[in-house]
Amino acid sequence: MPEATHRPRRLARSDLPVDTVALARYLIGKLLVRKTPSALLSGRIVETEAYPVGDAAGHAYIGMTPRNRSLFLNRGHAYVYLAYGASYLLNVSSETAGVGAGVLIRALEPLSGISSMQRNRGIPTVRDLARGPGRLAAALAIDRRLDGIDLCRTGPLWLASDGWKSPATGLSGRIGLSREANRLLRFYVRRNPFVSGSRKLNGHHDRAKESS
DNA sequence: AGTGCGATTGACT
DNA sequence: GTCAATCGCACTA
Repeated sequence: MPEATHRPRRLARSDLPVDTVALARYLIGKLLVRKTPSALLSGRIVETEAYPVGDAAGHAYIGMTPRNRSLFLNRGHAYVYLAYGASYLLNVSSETAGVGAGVLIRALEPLSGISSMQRNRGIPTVRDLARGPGRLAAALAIDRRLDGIDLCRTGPLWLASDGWKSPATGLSGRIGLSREANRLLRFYVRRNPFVSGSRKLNGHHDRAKESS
């Protein structure tokens, strides 16, 4: 049974790999911490997707625009946008300044501030609080006001580590895309109930891929 | 100024 | 499994 090996420590930018796919893999098992005036919320990242340079499915593919400019910040900054007019999605910028790419944070295992997450989501079920990128943002009260913030600073939102290691990290195609959907750029903690997506995508069968 | 389209979710068959 | 809601944004003119 994997466990945390130390108290949560904020990640420094130098801790983050300078490569989008490597960062997506690296963020599995790390912590996302949200501080609001009234609460401290946190969860373990159990699912990510990489949107690397040159990926036609990535928002940075068309070049810098008012919406996606945060993807072009140095690695470790937040890119938050509204999807389908209803859900905010959180990405971590993943390359050097001026290069557009990111990692989508798709699911969290809630660790602290659970009652606040339940209130933010309007549901009691802990498993569903942050299982999916839009639900995750709602649970942590993340919206466009957090777009562009530095996740390697103490502020309203940051990344941390408590030394926990994923016992088995799966690799699959990305969810919800029409283009480039079969590229293996989605990482997730295998057999973790807080991961989104279908059973087939989540390694509950013999042919699931294991990330290196 | 008008058009088309999602890196989703929740409700439903 | 299917499907519609919903709206900011990029694009065309």
